[in-house]
Order: sequence, then C-alpha cells, then structure tokens
Amino acid sequence: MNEQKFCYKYPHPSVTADCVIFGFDGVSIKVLLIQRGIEPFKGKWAFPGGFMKIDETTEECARRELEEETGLKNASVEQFHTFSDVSRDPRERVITVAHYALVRLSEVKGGDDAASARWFAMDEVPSLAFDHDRILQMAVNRLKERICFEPIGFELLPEVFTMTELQNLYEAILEVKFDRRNFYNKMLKLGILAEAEPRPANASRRTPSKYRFNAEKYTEFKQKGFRLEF
Amino acid sequence: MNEQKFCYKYPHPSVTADCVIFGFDGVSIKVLLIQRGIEPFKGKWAFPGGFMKIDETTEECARRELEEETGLKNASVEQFHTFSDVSRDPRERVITVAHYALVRLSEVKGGDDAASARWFAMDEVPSLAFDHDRILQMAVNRLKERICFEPIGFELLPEVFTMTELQNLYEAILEVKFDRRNFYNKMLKLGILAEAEPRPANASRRTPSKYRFNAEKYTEFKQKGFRLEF
DNA sequence: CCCAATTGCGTAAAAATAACGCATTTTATT
DNA sequence: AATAAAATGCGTTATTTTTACGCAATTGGG
Repeated sequence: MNEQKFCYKYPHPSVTADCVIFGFDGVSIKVLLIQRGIEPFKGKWAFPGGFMKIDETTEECARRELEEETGLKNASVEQFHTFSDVSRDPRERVITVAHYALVRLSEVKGGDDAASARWFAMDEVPSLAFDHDRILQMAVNRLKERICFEPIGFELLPEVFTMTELQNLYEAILEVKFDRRNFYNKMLKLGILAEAEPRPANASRRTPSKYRFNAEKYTEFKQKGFRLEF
Repeated sequence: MNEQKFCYKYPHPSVTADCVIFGFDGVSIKVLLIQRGIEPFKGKWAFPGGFMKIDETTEECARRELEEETGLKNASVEQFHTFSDVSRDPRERVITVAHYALVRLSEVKGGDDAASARWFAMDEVPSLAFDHDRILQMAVNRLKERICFEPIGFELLPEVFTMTELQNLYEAILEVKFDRRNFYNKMLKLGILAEAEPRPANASRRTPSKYRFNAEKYTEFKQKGFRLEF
C-alpha cells in the first residue's frame, strides 16, 4: 500500500498552494479558514490549500483545492509569495506558494460541505496552523498595496452598492478614516462609478444613491492602473 | 552511478531559484546573464540559478547559486514570482522561484571565473533560455514599481555620485524623462541626500556637486516607504 | 417632538506638481 | 579663434491636486 514509486537522485520538497480568501460584509474584511481534521495542527484553523499535482500550475492547484474545500469555483487567485522555511511543516520538507483571492461573501457560505469552512473577521482570526499567521500578515500587506493601484471593489462588493459601502471597504482594508465628502468627490471624478438607477423622484436625502461599476472604466484602470492617494 | 535514492508516493517537482541581477553603469540598466554550457538551451543565455537543496530556503539557494556562478557574495536578493508552467523545462517538472537583486556593477566583473557571465544592457538582451524572457519582463516591472516606494539608488550607484547620475538611474528604470530642475528640487527636499564634499572654492559651474545618501533618512524611507510621484 | 446621524453638493485654503527663466562655465564645432 | 551647444545651480510662477469644512434636507431613535 505504501509504495514509494517516484524516485529521484536528490531529495525533492513537496510543493503546496495555499489560498488566502478575502471577503467583505459591508463593514469589515473577512478571511475564509478551514479547521484541520488531521495532524499536525489538528483542530487548528488554516487556509484552504493542498499538494500540487505534477501536471498543474500553482494557480491551478490553488483553484482546485479551493473548490474542493469550500465549493468556490473559478475564483481569480493571484500568488503573492512563496514560503520556504526549512521547518515550516513538521512532517516533511514543504514549500508553499501562497495565493490570495477576493470574493463576494455570498458566493461562499461558511460551514459548507464536508470541510468546516468559516469566515473570520480580521480581528477574530485565531492563531493559525503552520506559518499561516505570517502568510496572512503578508497577504494583508499585499492587499493594502494593491488597493491603491487597482480598483478591487468589483470583486468584493455586491453588484449594486452605496458610496458609504464603498468607503467602508476602503477604510476597512487600509485601516484609516476618510472624509466622507472628499471620498465622494474623488470617486465620482475618477469616473469609475455609474449610477445604478436614476434616483427616484420621491427619494429623500437619506435614501442613498446606488452605484455600480462602470465596466469600461473599471477594466481600463485594472490594466493601466491608477493612483489612489490616501 | 545513477542511483535514485529519494522516493515518494507521489511525483515531486524539482525546485530551483533564479536570480535577475540588475546593475547600472551611469547611463543604462544592465542585467547579468550566464551562457549555458549544457543542454537544454546550450549556448543560450540565462539567469544564474540552480536547484534548491533540501535544507535551504529559496533565498539562500539564490544567494548560493549566485556566488557559485558569478562570485557575487551576500547580495540582497528578493523573490518576486514563482513560475510553475508545466512545460517550462523540457527535461522534467521544474518550478522556479525567481528573485532579483540590485548590485553595483563594480562588484561583479563580467566574464569572471569559470562561468561565462556577462552584463547586458536592457536593449541588448538576446532571446533567453527556458521562460527567462518572461521572468525578465516581470522582474523589470517589479523594479519599476519598487523604485516609486523605496529608495534603491544606494544599491546601484557608487558611494558618491552626482545629481545627474541619480536622475539617469531613475530615467533608465522608469523609461521616462524628467525636468532636470524639478528632479533636483524634489530630491533635495526629500532630505535623502547629503553633500559628499563641501564644494571646492574653485569649483566652476560645470563641475557638478557630489552627493552620497544620508544613511539615516535612507533607512527611514526604506522602512516607512515614500511616494515618488513621477 | 427633538436631536443626532446621514446624504448630496459645494467652496476656500493649503500643498504639491509642473513649467520654465537665467547666468555661468565647459566642451564641441566650424 | 570664434561661436554654438550643453551642463549646472538656483530660482520663480502657474496649475493642479489634496485637504478641510460649510450647509441644508431628511430620517430614525428616544
């Protein structure tokens, strides 16, 4: 049963792909974690991920594991760092290519399937298995950097949203507060937003306008990048 | 002779670390390449790099290979992407963690040692082995991004340099032209430069001032980051 | 019924960026 | 040798961008 069929002249490490999945519930940023059912770190929480097959890239591996463990399909994952500390896995030599993805919360209902997947707010994340604490730290930093150069709201917000929700998203990720009116002016001037519905005639002041992303502008900024000075 | 001693239940990829080494000669950016002496891609140029040992991280591997192949010691390498296309190496399944480093040209004299290492200006780089063309492309992009947030001149310029040399460095990396006087004002206002020598009394207009980096400020910016709006 | 909170829309001050002037001195050119 | 072109240091002035707020209307909570 325990055949060791694949042999090499020199020792080879195992390679895994892990996924840091970010979501947004309108107020705070969340990450998707899986509770480990086996040793090592049994019972501890960790990122979805697993061993890379010999005929797939790390991104493909990340997407496959993600679907297997959380049911989430076709997420757009992006690698951000490879962790290769010699003792990061107590069993054997494993290096992991860490990825992250942004998804709408509605697409993954925690506590799905077999795996016990659950969303955690950033300030509720427990101590994680392996070196996943460090991986999370770096993923968060990368997310903060990215939000300043690329629009990312589309992946995290519902189709239609209010300006306040968009601002909450930026504030949650960057951990800062903006002046509401300046944020409003800036976003409108960028031209990235389109009014979702013509504001109804009977709409009163406290009924906020609904926006959606201007797909054309959004794609343009995705490619050319922009510079959000916050 | 050809023992295959290390056996696993599932196939494992080989893992390598490659290094994109950037240098600057006062006018243009250069990369350090090695001409391959063996198949595959014999005779083609490629980045220094090689197989990761089981008890080292990818960064350690990158530094070790770099020293073995170019004599360059203790370079500060930083990984930027892991390339895992299934067919990127025609022999076997190999994924590579690509790193880059910035060094002073004087520290590596091309055509050293056994290996035939040579510096190439960016616009003279030939078609490279494996997927190294793509690796270079991504390394260049990363360098462009980094230069806007961190001072990097210290690694690339000689100890003492003129404002024009510094500007040439930025222009070479970003492939843009700046107004000389605005660049001058900006750099001085940042406070990152210190005058290397008190300008000699007999110095005439066309004898440029010499600067060095203000180590304190330089380190501060390294950590906190800055924002160069170009 | 009153008060705090929310929303849309502006405007003025402050700061940063971009554009360019100019005298002087070298080096290159005719 | 005379002249033109390029390099350097040090400014100044527009232009644009960012920041800091004002204000009225409306709503929900107490």
